Amino acid sequence: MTSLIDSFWETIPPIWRQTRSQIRMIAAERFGLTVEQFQALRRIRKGYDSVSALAEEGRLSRSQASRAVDVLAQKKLVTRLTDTNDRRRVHLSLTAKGEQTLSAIYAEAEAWLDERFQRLTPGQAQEISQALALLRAAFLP
Amino acid sequence: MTSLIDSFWETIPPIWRQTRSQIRMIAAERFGLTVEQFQALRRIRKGYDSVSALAEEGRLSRSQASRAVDVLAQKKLVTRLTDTNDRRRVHLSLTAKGEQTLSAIYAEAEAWLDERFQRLTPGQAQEISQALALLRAAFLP
DNA sequence: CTCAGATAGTTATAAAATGCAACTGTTTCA
DNA sequence: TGAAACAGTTGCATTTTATAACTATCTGAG
Repeated sequence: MTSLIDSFWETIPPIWRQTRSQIRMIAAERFGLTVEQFQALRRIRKGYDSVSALAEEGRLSRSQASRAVDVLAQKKLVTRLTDTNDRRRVHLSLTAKGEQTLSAIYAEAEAWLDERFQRLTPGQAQEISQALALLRAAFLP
Repeated sequence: MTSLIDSFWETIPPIWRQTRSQIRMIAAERFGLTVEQFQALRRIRKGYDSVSALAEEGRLSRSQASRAVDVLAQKKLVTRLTDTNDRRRVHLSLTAKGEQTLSAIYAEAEAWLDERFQRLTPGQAQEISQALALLRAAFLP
């Protein structure tokens, strides 16, 4: 009998690696972004709207985050807006182009995922979906 | 109704990130290895026994792989053995210390995983295990 | 008030990692 | 034979990264 731990090791790392590599390809080849830039966009959309928040969430130094935002701003994907109440703070947000780019990358990644999931019956998809909910409960307390 | 794709996005990246970060902590703080070195050890044990094989599998340049092996050899975790038939080739293998280190890291990582899985009933664990098998089938054809 | 200390973000610079190309030693095969 | 191919290593220029200093701003105890 295979333990859950073994299943976990055999499954999660390889499928995530495959997915991540796919995202990397899409982001790089079709949109000219590194994965790091893609991650930064994701996080900004998710609500991490300052350089510090970005740094902390992404486990990078503030100087690194500052420069990353710089590149994204140059690419017109992100805007910096100084807070009027606390003029030290800079609020980050996606431009329309940033939103579009992020959505397009997600759409392509999801099309790729969908291809894989086509191989499953609806019942199997349902089973997996439920199992993933259990997994989340175990990991994200 | 939540689609499988949504479940996937909500589950796989965060739990893998958490797990990976845990491995990073264990490898770094308790064994003085970077994740990259840990990955290299894993791959060598898995059978990628030359610098080129290591480079290709790990998606790094050969010079990078060569230098990584150098560090591992200095740490006495890996041995290089020149092939007697083709003296260009260098066969890589783990030393006893390398095996022990790798096993110890795995053991700690699995203890950590086990803690998370304690939150599940045996039935739930079984369900997840089956669902992961389906997922593998969809991704790794 | 006010000024010492804290905070957000940026920039300078020194150290480390990376990729490319050159190089060594070895094998292959025309 | 010897030219080309190959495995691996090393040198070097470029890029990335981390640390710390720096600017600008805010806060709050006295």
